[in-house]
Amino acid sequence: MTGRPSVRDAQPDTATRILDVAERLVQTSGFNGFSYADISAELGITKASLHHHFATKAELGRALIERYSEAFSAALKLVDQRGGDAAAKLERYVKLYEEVLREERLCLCGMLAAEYSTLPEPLQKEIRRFFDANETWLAGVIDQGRRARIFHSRGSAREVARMLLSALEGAMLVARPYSDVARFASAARQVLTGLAAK
Amino acid sequence: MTGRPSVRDAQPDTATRILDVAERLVQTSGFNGFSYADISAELGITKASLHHHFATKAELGRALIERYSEAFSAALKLVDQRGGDAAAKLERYVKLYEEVLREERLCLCGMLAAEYSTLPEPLQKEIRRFFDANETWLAGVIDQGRRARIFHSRGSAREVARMLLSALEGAMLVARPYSDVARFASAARQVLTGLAAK
DNA sequence: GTCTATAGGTGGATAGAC
DNA sequence: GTCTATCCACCTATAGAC
Repeated sequence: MTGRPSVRDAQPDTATRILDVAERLVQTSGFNGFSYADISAELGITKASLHHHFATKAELGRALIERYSEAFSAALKLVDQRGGDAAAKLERYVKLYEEVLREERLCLCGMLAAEYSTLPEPLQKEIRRFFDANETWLAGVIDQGRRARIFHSRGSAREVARMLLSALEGAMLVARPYSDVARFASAARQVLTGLAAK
Repeated sequence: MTGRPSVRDAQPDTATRILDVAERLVQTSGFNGFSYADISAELGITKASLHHHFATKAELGRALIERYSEAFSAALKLVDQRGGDAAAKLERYVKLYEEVLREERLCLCGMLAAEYSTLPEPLQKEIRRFFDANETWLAGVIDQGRRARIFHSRGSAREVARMLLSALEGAMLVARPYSDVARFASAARQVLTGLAAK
């Protein structure tokens, strides 16, 4: 876990490469849909070595959510820093999801939410934290948009935020079987347009 | 597969009881999250007997989607027959989802959509058919609402229908980790209200 | 940090008696 | 239609050498 080596062109360290492969596998096949053997085959290191880095599958899952949540928070900070009005921020937020779907993946936590009841309790807690963080950020943007009079939605900003999160997670879920990013983009646009309507 | 016996208080036949248990297990834990052993333990019949009724797990899955789709179509027919305007129909449509979530289940096909890439191709096709049927019904209701001037949404009726389906599937997905049906109901109301806005 | 080897369990599925 | 018994592949995880 020493992070990326400082020399140019160097590969990420082993733990990072494991997380990269595991993350893609969870996002495409689910936590119950992949095994250490899958990672082993792809990286060319034995299952025993994987256990050296992540002792149990639950611990691997916990590390995955942690990293994903941190990356998402960082992405939201970037969205904020690029400025623009609330509508522009929401469009960039939607783009984050769209890029995931383009690789035929689901949101990591959206996938894990489907498998929620089969997951260890610590993972369940982290999944809710991810959704909570997204709702909080979205609610802030909704507030910003209302103060600027560009959003005219009903209900609390928090409620609108939850609706947005739900709609985007669902749009990914439904679009993927059709391998159709446009399906997602269309649904997202519908929802965003609705926010501006009186 | 002889259907419900005609005598009063008689139990459903074995195939039906297997489907009932398997359906709940898929909706709560996913297709990759349950096993024949789980059904066996709950019904008190051996795994070998289960294989007599459904030779493979894929065949069991196919039967589950088929039955679920038929039940859903029947429910939509009832929604239509009870009449009312398009808004009333959509509210009853939302209630169908809400009843599923109340039992801490996801939509069967929503759950399977998450696991999509791990499923046999015949199941994948049936999942898309389920979504297609829902979109078609919803597009019809959207059209009805527009002709009656109670919906003022943008985009084609089909696009609005896809957005609705996505939002509802996603609202179930996100609400379940919180065991909070109100979260779903709130998101659903947000979306429906948006349809009426100009 | 990676390996070989293996434990101990569970997965879906089958054969054949009753 | 249900059972016992069994197969074999795969699962997560560990022990211990290098």
